[in-house]
Amino acid sequence: MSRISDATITRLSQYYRSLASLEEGGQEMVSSMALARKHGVTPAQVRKDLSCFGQFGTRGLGYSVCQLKETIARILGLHRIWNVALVGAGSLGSALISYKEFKRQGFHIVAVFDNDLDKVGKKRRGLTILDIRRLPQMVKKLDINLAIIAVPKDAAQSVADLLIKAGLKMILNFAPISLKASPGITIRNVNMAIELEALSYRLVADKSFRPGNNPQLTPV
Amino acid sequence: MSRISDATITRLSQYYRSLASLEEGGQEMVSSMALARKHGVTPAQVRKDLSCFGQFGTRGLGYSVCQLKETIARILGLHRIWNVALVGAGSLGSALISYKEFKRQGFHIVAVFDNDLDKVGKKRRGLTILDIRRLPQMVKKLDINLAIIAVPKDAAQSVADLLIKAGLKMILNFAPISLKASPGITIRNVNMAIELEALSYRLVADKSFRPGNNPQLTPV
DNA sequence: GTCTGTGAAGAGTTTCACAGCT
DNA sequence: AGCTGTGAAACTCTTCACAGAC
Repeated sequence: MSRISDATITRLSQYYRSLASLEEGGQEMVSSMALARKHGVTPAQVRKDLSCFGQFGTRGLGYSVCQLKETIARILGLHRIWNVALVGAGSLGSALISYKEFKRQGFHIVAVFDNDLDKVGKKRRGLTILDIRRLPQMVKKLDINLAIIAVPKDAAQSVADLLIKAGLKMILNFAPISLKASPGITIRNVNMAIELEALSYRLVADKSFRPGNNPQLTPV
Repeated sequence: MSRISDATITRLSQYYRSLASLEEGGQEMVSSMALARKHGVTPAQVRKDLSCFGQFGTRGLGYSVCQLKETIARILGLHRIWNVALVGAGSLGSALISYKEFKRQGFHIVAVFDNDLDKVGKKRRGLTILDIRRLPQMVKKLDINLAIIAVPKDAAQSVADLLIKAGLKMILNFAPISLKASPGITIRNVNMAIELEALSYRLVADKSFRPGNNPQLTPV
């Protein structure tokens, strides 16, 4: 029972977006070649990714845009609405509430929590900020499936513990600290600073040292 | 000349954060084992990652916390200030301006651009929003090294083209569309919706089909 | 004894190349 | 002919295991 790689899932999400726009454009069939070119991957990669889940194409013709789109939606769980809890009503949290792409894919932020009692009771883009202590109760009441953490670094771990205690198993963490997942819990860390650091690494590397064409870096 | 993997660079960024907190705690030496445990990787992985850049440890003792931290800072380019341009003064853009972790690592957002003339001239957390048409001029004037895209999906590609035309080579894209990089240009795509989709995939997969313990998914 | 640095082995992912269907 | 589906090959990344330094 080979587990499917994260890379494959990420690519399926991307194919899905292309298929949606092809469908809008009225195209009926698409080949692995055409799809691959849009995403800078090989056609074989597209076919392998899809073949993890079944056989969806027709030899000689390609894939039905509409059918393939619906199939990927079912694989990724985009055919339904997910209720999402957001913890952290700061500026990043507020931005996430109004982030269109979440809603478009069926992720509805149905509750916002914060531990700052000055914020509790106030509104953020139509949602009333709730006391974090009401989390367990609201997870049940609103049938929440997923959680997003958008709090400062130092609060992130304790928020994650609270979410897990409230029964949530899937967490998307935007705090700049890597939270480790215990068994049965999935945490995805999005660290925006680390993304920038990968770019600045290249900026430095392009100019000066780069393994192979430079002497080894010496300790400071 | 083996290129260093993105995974290695990401881990270095993470080690760096641990080292900073160890240094604050006054610890002088750290072993690959201790560092590894904090990040859920193997000690061999830590040593391999570091060995890409040189030999920084002492056998029998481990690594000097302070020296290793400084060395990683130099590798990643965190020993200096980078000037960053932000395009898109919406709610995500505004959140990024006040994102502490950027400043902490030396990424200073020095200019914000938008194409909405209603916004141009207004302020966002101390920065005056500039007309996107002034981008080329400001890139030179402010010595901008990196750019962040935080505009709606449909505008992202044309913004990227503008940035590249203005001479920028490193772009962090938050718009929910994967921008492809031409040669010499590096674009990192952070798609927050795709991160959630990876979680919802697992939520679906855990319950129902999962390759191996279920019949193959049939086309819709 | 402790712990690093690294070649070799192992695991995982991507690409190749071709059989087989339309 | 055109294109998928898939074993096998190639490649990449991770882990093992041990020589060598302290």
